[in-house]
Amino acid sequence: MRDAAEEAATVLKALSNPSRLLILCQLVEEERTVGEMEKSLGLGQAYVSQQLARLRDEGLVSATRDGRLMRYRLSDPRVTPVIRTLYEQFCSQ
Amino acid sequence: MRDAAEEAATVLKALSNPSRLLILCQLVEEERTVGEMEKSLGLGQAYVSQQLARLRDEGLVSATRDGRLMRYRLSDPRVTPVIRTLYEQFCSQ
DNA sequence: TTCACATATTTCAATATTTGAATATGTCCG
DNA sequence: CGGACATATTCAAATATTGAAATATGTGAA
Repeated sequence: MRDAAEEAATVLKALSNPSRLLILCQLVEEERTVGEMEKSLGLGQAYVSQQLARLRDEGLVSATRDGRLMRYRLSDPRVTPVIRTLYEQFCSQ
Repeated sequence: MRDAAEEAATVLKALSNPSRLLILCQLVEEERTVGEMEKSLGLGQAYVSQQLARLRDEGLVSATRDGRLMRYRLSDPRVTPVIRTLYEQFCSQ
């Protein structure tokens, strides 16, 4: 229980930043390119890439190269339900 | 969407600490006294009280005095589903 | 090879968080 | 009132996070 709390807290910390949260929300829908996320979020390239690096380190997303693009997707099945619940509670008016 | 993300991220930050998360997990079940939480979590009095103060500031819990005891409960209906989802994902082996 | 595009990494100052220790406040009882 | 119990607040040092700026790396096309 204590260990589960440690692990959940680590994941929550990764989610507890507005930009990272929006990135993850997008990825719940489907794979995305770094450039797509930059544009839809209106954030700078370096910053988005930096946040993605952090999410990668935490094991929450993974990426594959596709030509000069990098396609990101969620890689921890535990976070999808969490994001969905957050969406229901904070985004449906 | 941006505002919702800001708000959700603020709540997630409050949840992203193992002690606070365990406190909130307990409160999903039922009201609890500071002393009860101290004992069941094995944490010091000052520390528990400090984390509760933070959760109060964020509006996630509220308390009422009952003699010399303080009874805490969840006060933001949005967090209960989030905690339940976390429990399903991180605590059911 | 060279250029332009797409993405990644490093670095840094400002700011926030974490936790323990000491101390304060509020309440009941005799 | 005075003491014991329950809880709260304050303080501070160590550590972590934030977000911007500069720079580096990988890839395809000419």
